[in-house]
Amino acid sequence: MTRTKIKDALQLTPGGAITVKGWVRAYRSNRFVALNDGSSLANLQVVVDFENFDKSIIDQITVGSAISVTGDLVASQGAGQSVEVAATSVEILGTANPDEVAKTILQPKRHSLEFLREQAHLRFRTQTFSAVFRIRHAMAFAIHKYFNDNGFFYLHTPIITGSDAEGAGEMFKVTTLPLDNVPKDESGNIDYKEDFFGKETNLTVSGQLEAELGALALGQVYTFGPTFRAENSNTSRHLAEFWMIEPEVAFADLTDDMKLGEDFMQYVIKYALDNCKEDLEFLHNREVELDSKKPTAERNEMPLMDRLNFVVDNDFERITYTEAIQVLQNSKPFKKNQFKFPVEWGVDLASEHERFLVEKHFKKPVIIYNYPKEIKAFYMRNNDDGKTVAAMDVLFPGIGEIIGGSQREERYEELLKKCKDFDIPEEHVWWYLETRKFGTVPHAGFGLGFERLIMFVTGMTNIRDVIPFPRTPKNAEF
RNA sequence: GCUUCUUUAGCUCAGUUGGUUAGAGCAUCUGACUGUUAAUCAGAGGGUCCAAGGUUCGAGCCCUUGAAGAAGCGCCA
Repeated sequence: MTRTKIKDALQLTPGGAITVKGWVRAYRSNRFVALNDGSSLANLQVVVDFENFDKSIIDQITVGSAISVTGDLVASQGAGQSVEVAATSVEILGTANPDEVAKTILQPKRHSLEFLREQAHLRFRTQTFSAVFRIRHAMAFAIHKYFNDNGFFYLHTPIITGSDAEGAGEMFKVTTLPLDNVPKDESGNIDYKEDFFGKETNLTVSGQLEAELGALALGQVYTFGPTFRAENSNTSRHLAEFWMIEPEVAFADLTDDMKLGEDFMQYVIKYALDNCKEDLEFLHNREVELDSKKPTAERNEMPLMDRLNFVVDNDFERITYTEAIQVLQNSKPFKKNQFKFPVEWGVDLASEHERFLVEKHFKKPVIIYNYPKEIKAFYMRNNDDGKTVAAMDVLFPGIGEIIGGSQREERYEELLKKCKDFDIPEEHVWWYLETRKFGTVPHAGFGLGFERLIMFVTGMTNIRDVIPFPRTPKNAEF
């Protein structure tokens, strides 16, 4: 008999025989098996009339084992489910030794997220992580759907890159040179001519520069791929390997860019609300339960689903960097000297300032734009005031910066000057500069941290819990 | 990288002023149980107290160094 997925079996009306396969989550009262196959959060209850089965089979139905069950789908007598399977035959597909299971996260009890992280190969089998990764899939799909429906082309930018001008942080070297005997040139420097690509190469920190090249021909493109940063960042919001979405749009200015960012975010979050109801409700309830054990000050002001609905239903606040500084300078924490970092025009905003603006002052997503040119990247377009660039950051409550974007400097002479100001050798970005010589047009784009988006949608508070196998300093297990 | 905290049973933790044989709940095992929902009840087993060094008659507890994890900060998405 063909296998019925548990998600579908739970929707069927009682009557008729089905075969289901899955992993045993719990075996209660010598009679009830909670079976899960990953297709949904909910388990299917299998009722085993144990007197009619070999003891050898019954004994192998243990937590963590995989079984195939054929039986009649019947209305449940119990309160926790509407239908269940009355087993007529049970086949053990894969056993699980209870003594060994007891040392893993499969044991039927609550576990800390840290312990689950140490067993990332098994944590998919928990309710929380199966929910998170089903949602992660739905979000990835929603992103492609949004861009496809809006006429964007998915562009695959290189993962190995020879450009070292992106200025987005420390990079991972890519080399085939023998590390114990590196070839040197006449001046004693590493001779990259001997290396695989004949030049120094790294893993990409951003696909943006290449995406711009695509946008300046295809009109609208986006990238969605892995990104690597070798920063020694030890926070709950940073990974050494993460996934980034980078749309790039020709004939667009900063206002268009902000509009795109807001519309895009609202669309994908709405998609999750419409398509991941069961998983979101589980995570919502999980958060409410955890919050009830915390002191009031540490609780979420709004529970998960309300936060998501709020972001979908309300416009993002938009203020200039200059206005943000004014708001901060008029704030209570500033007047009471509670900020650790200075607040004055020209300095980069610290986390404490962003958190105040987003979580205390506006209490909604905030887009800050037109930053001082000194604190932003070389490719951002100079504004007419001579002091700021057309940059924007989208800040989310609890997450911080989720989008960083800008209108790009499309004027050849200006860009050349900025390269000099930022010490970027022309010969490294000759191809980037050349697009400004042949039919240059205003264009803009942004980078969205995929995992930060998943954090917001799932309510998970550590980025390591929204990617299957996190890569962080001192950790590349699995 | 910086600051703070944590590290004791498979897990989550308690462990008093430095003092006999290191405890609890859950999980596991054994037994009971034909309507359970984190099943329940009875019993049992289970310890390199993160590592190395030091102080002391005596260290889970004090000191030094290191490692790992977490929270916050910086960098950013």
